[in-house]
Amino acid sequence: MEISSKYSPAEVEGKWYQYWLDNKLFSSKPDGREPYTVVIPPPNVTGVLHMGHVLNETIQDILVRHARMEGKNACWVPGTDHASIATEAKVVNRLAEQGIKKADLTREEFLKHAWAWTEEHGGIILKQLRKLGCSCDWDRTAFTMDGPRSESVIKVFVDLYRKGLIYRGVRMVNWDPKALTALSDEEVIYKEEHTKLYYMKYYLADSAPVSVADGDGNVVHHDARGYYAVVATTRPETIMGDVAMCINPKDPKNQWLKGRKVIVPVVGRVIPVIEDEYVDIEFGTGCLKVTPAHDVNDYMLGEKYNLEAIDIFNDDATLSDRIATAQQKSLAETKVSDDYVIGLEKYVGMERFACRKQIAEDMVAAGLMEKIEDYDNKIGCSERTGVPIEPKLSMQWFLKMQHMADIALDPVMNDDIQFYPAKYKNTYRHWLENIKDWCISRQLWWGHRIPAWYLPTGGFVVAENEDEALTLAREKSGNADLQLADLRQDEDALDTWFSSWLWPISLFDGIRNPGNEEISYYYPTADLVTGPDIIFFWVARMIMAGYEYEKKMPFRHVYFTGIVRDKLGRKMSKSLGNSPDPLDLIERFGADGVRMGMMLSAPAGNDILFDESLCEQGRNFNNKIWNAFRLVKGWQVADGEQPEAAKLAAGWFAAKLRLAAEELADDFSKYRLSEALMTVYKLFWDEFSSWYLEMIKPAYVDGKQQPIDRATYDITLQFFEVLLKMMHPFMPFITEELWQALYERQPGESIMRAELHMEASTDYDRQLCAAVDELKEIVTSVRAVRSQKNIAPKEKLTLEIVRTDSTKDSAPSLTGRAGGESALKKMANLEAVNVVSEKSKGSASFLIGTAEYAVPLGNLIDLDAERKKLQTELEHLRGFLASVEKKLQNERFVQNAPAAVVDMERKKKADAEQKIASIEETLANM
RNA sequence: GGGCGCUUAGCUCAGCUGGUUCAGAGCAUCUGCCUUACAAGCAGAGGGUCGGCGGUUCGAAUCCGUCAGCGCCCACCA
Repeated sequence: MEISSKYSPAEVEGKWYQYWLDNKLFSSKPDGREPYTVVIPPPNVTGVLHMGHVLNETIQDILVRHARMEGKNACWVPGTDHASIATEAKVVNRLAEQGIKKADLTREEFLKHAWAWTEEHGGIILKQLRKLGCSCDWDRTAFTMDGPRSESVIKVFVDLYRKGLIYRGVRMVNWDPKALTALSDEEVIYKEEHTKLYYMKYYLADSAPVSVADGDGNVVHHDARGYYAVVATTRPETIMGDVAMCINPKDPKNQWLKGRKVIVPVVGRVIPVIEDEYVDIEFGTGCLKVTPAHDVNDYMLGEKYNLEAIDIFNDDATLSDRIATAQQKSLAETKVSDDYVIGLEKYVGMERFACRKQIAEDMVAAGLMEKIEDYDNKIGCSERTGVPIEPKLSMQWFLKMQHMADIALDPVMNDDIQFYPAKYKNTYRHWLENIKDWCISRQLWWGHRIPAWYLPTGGFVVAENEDEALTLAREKSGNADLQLADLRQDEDALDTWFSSWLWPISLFDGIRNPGNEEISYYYPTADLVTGPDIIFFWVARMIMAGYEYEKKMPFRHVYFTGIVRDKLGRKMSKSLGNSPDPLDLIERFGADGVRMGMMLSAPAGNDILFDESLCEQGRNFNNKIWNAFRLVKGWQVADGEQPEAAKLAAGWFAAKLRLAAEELADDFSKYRLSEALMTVYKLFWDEFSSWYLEMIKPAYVDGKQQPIDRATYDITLQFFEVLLKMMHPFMPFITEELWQALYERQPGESIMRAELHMEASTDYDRQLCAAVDELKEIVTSVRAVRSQKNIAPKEKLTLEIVRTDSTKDSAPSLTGRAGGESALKKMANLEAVNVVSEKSKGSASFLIGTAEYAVPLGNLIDLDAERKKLQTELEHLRGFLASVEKKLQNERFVQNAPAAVVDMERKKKADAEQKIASIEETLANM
């Protein structure tokens, strides 16, 4: 049989993925088995696969395949997210390239374009997941804006509205001036920026005298134009919306301002000085300008003191002409010297940052600016468009969150839902305990349209559809003649997350069709795999929806992945160009290699520093498996006795497998997948390939490889099959390829559905493994002797097991076992193993435990070097013995430490003494 | 400004409730090998006073305090 010595994933992967699809091996239907459900975190419908997805989806696939092989009914539901704001932005951009403005289109026309775009680009990412080997039940593929999901969203909106949990109102919201929509608090990210702090002069408007006494703490500013207060701000342009100045009543610096009125520079508006303890005395000068329309805190002050809110911006954050009319109005009311005033007309239509620059310059020129300092500030920016958000008063829809937080907190805190790593419980709790209402309306078209209809006479109704809306509207208005055309549906769409929070329920139609067979069977899902960055956006809200609508957790475990970074620790990004294309990696290393590369360093919660060399390691492992397979399947089989060494090896490896299976199960139960992978990696490479296969490998006689005996061959194939099953969740393709080639298989059979049942390990297994470990140590030591003395591996050596009076009781467990000696001979290439009472002159000796071994070397031995080596070891042992003795002489140790620990120390002492004696004896006889 | 986490071999990380010669793994490095499964390999080897200081204890990588460095999350100081 001619097989290449290199494994070629490309030839294998496509073939088996198609086979899995053809045989419906991913599909799941409710049955009597235990369900194991995973819902995919839906990627953006127009997205393409990046390394973060590779990490996330690989983990899910490992968990799903593992559960499937445990005999569970595994169901992994794929789908995509309509990603309202991101997708709409992409569509707007594309239209712009074609010279089409969104504003020139009707909603219907725009949506047509959006759907066209979605169909064109949608689902690419799902195709890419197949390359990775993801075992999703593709027949279940869903979209957050498909029929069933949309209906579910609307139904939930109506339900929550009727429960009084959804309300509509004017609030200060985060406004994205580029996307032209409101955002939720979670969609705002704060960025550190170097800005300026502007100190502006607010002159007293009245001419009443300023009386301050020396030492009373007042800080008064005065120049040729008169007395003034200084206000520090990062946003001088917002003075156009100033309606008050606020000081802390306890601020000694500003007592003189109490009850006075000041003039807003440039604008010329006369505003009152109000007092509130909110103001930080330490910041700036302790004087705060109050602009209720453009700052959340100012808005609160405005509410409290009943101040007017002057909105100075248009929706795109250019300056509104309202600033000019407001100025004219205030100047008409109060005559203010032209000294302080600049006509605001010149700023109308300016972009906000251009305006800031301009107005600062103008104020400096007009002597209205005290000073300008550098300042580091945190600026809230839109998560999507990146532009600084503008706090803006507007009419929006909100979901009350207190009730939701109440039902979602406990299940996580008491571990009904378990987080891996658990540290995110704190984050979760903190968010829920400080939760604010969720702004769910977006001024977008791409999304679920808010099911509210406005009546011509004012007011609105919320309904699941137009018919219901009309009925309700007629009732509400008392006008039975009202027609649908008289109603106007709300223009806004819902936040994307208002649909994805239903995902684990809506995928099984649990909203529209409560208690149906699927939702009853598959819900709650088992594991959720996602990034901690969406813990609030998605995870927390799914928990809320889960308890609200199913009265149960949506998932039992949440596995938080880290962020994939490059090997320098930088986040992968398009602009840095440090993000490899996953498909390219798959082409070069195979999907199995890439999956392995990803998992080799991906403990839950830790960021992973991705390096291509990890994929290389994965590919090398695949190659190792491939070659082990070539070896085994290349053997001729003959009837005959099983050699003793092979019998020992087989017994040992069977024990090893049982122990490894338990270790694996433990790793999986703790979601320590990279450790599980390392367990099978070492099991296959070290134990199976380097030790087991070498122990059973038939010898060469006269240049011809001898056949292997039937018994060893059969058991080896069985071992191989077990190993393939253990590795399958991590490396689905190569394991399928080899599993199929290992034995005759029936059409449609697959390793995917091959269950792995292992017997429990026994104490005997552990003893056997310990014995073989000792054998391995002897072999390694002999090889080390070869290496040090430059003796070729082919040259046969003799091993002496030294049994002096002092060591005769510590017989190595190995020699008592059948096959031990022949295995030893084979692995270390020995011609004889002799038990001697005194080792040969001129031999290299070593200790394993307290047993002494020697390899006679005749004149090859360098006695000086040997003596030196032993001397060093002796010194080390004496030092060790001294420390143990010191410990044992410490009465407090002997009294306080547990007996087992003290006994252990005594054994250490005895062993050390014996070793020392043995080395001293060797040295004496040299 | 709060809260959380991290610091162990050149790199990435394990080390659970303090005590098995506990200082580990993988990769990388070094040495020798193209030994008929595999040079994408085989065999062997070296490498860390567990971030600093102090404390608790018979005993500390592990517990406590503190300092330094790094990272993340939250927050209405303009």
